Amino acid sequence: MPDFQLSDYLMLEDAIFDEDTYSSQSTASPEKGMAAATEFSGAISKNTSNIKSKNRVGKNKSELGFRVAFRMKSETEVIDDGYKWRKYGKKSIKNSPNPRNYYKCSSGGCNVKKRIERDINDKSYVITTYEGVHNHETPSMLYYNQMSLMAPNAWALQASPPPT
DNA sequence: CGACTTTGACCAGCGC
DNA sequence: GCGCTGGTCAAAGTCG
Repeated sequence: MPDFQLSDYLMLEDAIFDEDTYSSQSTASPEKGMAAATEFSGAISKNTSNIKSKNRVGKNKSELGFRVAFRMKSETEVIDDGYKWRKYGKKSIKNSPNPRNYYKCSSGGCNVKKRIERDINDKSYVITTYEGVHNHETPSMLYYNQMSLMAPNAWALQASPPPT
């Protein structure tokens, strides 16, 4: 279980990455990794309806639906958010000493992508950008649902509920 | 043996 | 038109 905190998340209508934008929109900071994963998975699906996005500035290619970026404190770039991701690329970015990694959801028929890169200013933070909407449940959510039915008390002890 | 990662090449968009 | 840059592809390698 990676040790990370969900620090900020923002919805992107354009490909604008501005520090003021994401530092001014702060949300809850769940303490447990699994809780954080559940939290932002929910945030994605809750916000899909009112977001229209452009894939690139000046290019209206929106078949993926929308884009959302998270900035979270994490030791590792690889964040287990409950989905299975397949890495398909890595690129050194200008103005950043850190390479950017490209992942696709490896579930069949689901072409959600995510980009992961370290924060330029604070290397203890990782910026994760999701593109698209999953057309399936996260495997861990299915597992969670099953476990909740079988042993709700056991899970209540391990996963703290998201703060309201 | 299948699924996944790595990594260089390729391609398209954008600015000059 | 050309070069730069970001994003994707695909072959080869690795791992369980």
